[in-house]
Amino acid sequence: MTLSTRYNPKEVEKGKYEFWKNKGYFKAGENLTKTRFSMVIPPPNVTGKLHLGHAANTTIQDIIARYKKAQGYDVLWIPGMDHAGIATQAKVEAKLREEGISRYDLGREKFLEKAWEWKREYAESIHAQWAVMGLSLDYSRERFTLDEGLNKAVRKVFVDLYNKGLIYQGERIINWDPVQRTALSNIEVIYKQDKGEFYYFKYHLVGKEDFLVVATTRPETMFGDTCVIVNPKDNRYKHLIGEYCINPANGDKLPIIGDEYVDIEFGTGAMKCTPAHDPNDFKIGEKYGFKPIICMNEDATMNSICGKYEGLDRFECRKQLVEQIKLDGNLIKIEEITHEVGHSERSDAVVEPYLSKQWFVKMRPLADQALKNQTGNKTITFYPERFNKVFTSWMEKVDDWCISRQLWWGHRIPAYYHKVTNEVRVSIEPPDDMENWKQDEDVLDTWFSSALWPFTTLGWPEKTSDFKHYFPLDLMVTAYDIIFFWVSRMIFQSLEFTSEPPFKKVLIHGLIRDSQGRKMSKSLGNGVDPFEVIEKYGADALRYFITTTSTPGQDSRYIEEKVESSANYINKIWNAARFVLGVLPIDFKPCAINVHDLNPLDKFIMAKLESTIEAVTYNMERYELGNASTHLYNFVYDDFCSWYLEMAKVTLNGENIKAKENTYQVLFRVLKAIIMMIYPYTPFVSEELYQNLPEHKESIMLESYPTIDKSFVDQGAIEEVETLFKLIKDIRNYKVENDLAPNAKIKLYIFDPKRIYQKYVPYLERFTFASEIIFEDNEDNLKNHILFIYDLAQFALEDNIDKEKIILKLTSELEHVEKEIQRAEGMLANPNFVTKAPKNKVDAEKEKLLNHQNHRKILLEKIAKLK
RNA sequence: GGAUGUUUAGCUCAGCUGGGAGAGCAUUACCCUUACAAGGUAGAGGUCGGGGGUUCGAUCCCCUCAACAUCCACCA
Repeated sequence: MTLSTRYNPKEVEKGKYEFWKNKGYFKAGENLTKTRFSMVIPPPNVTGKLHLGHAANTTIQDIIARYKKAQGYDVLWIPGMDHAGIATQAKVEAKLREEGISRYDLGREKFLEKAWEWKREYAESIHAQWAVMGLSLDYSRERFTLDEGLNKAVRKVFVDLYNKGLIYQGERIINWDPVQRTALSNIEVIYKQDKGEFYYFKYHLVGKEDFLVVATTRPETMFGDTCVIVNPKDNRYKHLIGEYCINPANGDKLPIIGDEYVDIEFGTGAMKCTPAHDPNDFKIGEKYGFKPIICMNEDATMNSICGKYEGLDRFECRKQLVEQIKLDGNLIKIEEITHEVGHSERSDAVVEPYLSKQWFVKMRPLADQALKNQTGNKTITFYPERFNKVFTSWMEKVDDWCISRQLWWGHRIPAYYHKVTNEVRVSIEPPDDMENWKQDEDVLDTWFSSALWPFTTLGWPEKTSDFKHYFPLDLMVTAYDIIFFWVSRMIFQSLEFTSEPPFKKVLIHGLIRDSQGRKMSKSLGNGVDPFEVIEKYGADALRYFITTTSTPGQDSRYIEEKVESSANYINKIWNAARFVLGVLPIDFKPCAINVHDLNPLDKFIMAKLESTIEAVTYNMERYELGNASTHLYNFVYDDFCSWYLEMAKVTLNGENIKAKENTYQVLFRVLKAIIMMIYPYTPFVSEELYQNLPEHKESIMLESYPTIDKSFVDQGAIEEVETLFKLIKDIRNYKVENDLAPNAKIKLYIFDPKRIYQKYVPYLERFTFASEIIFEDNEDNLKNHILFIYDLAQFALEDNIDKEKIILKLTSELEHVEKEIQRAEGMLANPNFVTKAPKNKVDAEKEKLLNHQNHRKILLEKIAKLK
């Protein structure tokens, strides 16, 4: 197989995924003696196409999975999807609406059939998308949040919590979504700044000629008013406590109550109380024994108590009612205000606080358990750490969780009501005499089943070998926006039901925004389809881009140029590989390298490789994917491509057979290590290159990650080579500064009594275009030349430039050196530094000082000679 | 009102426990040098948001101010 001159992602990516999958490489548990590493995918909703956020989230996991596998772990990564109750039901309903039918026309059974059809269709599409991205998921263990096993687990959890008193049914003010016609939990409500009106109405006092003014933003709820409240300390109103006033909406007589809850400063200081439509009012209503009056239907139209407004939408009612009150002469004024209005996360409908009978999870005991866990020895480690605080502070003040939803698509609540006695029975299986019972119509919040994901995917509540072997999970990777929805709930449910945290570590990543930093959304139309990007640049480039351009926990922007530059980087590696594979002899056999046989250039690149492996591994272990990639990137571009490969060309053109053989070994070894380190990020192209290596295994997925071998580090060789590189750069620079062509011929003198640089003559010829290289043993003979002075040797070019210019250049260099000497001396003279700083820092500083002093001496001598 | 994050080159962002400021894109000059022009070589471009403090030394630690962003809680 020969490689094309350009990296072509389409060709490279073709067929690879099927190959891996069919070979069974994604399957865990093939060798249980290996240390395990387990993860589950955050299940995407079966509502549509995957977006960039999914791509980022899953790529991070895939990188870690592939890295761990290459390191010899038994990696389990379980795929799955979420039924996404409200979201999916909304989509299915929308689709039905296009056909002109509603879910009520179909009925529950038929509707669920449609929903399952939808699920199958989208599951297939999601599978295809995972494949395009190259995710190494173990499909033999795939789960769905609404599958049978999950359903059994959900029922068990519900019943157990109920029996422990941690689930209860209650009549409470909940957030009602009138479009979806379901209750929501508090965190499914999004508060947005909305413009509204503050209406000031006259409430006439009963039996008096006077009135008081009550202000409200929600006149339509006045039909549910039970009283008017004032602060007993408020001198304006305290004499009215115990009196009655008239509700201007319906003429009802309302008692005037005194309660300190009312803020004297706010509004008019007199507040209407609507227990059935406001959580605070509900508490007050309870306190004073007022029966809540519901004035709306489930779709937020006004109900029968509202007289002529019955059947009107709440906002239309508001309009007409205000008009009526105005006609009655009871409107004082309308004030424009901006206030926070709750919207449904899914439908965006304005949420109606609504008194309703729902099921709740009693959170306090569960939250406390979770908080306690974070102080014990099974603490879940958050990456980055600060998200632990986000988690704990939410847990500290969490409200009870409303878990019932008036939907059809979801886990049906295992509660049964006796048709005659109204007895409530909560049980995993329906009562034997089911004909006498009626099951609760509602389903559970999607997140109720998602919360069980880390252990139900492993077969819980059955005592499966997977559960025993892979639980708790080693890592969970998810974005910060679902810490409350998901992470925290997994934690408390797991602690409650398995007595273990669900995972040991949780890696929190940010969101991907558009190039202007805005959140991607349908309404803005600024979403980026990852599969269009892949079409253009390849999955590897997208994977590299999304996982390397940001820092953990931080949002990042989608910048197309960066995807392009990722593809360019891949192309760079591609071509470096092409070169190496092109020069290796046909009969090349990788073999062990003896470090003593290597030339300094080989030693240099091997040492650099070792430190790169070390840095990459260090950062991979901490999930710093960006840092790890930067280290590799620098190594690939600078050390390997710019220097070593170019130098190797000279070696390979030479006559020294042994040196060539060593270089082949080194080239191969470095290339392979590069491929292995980039592999988790860019598996497709890495596999392609790997398959072209001599003596490769069946797949890169069976290959091991490079390990650190310090034996190659030879400080002397590195110094020698770095001086060589510095000279080459200085000469290139000199040519530019003096308007010489890069390939201008030069005559190079070397003052190097030890003849260290003798062996580099062919390299210097190629890199500096030296036509002649002369070893000069009399330093004085160089005094009229342009000098390059290093610690190991001096180099000189013949030049006609005047002495003044040379002196000027040397003097400025001297100044620089003087400064450095001052700095180093200052540091070393400081007892605090010498005694407190780490020894290696002190030693490094001492060495720097010596070098600088030496350098200064040379410069001074040179200047003296020129004068 | 609480909390968190951000502020570094023209743009987008890195910068690991304080020890000489980096990348990509854009930009300038010169190179089609036999792996790569989706490239190479050499540059230019930063009082590291402002002000204090700790330290021999601060982009990094502490205090403070400002701007922006996000989350949480919210008075009808």
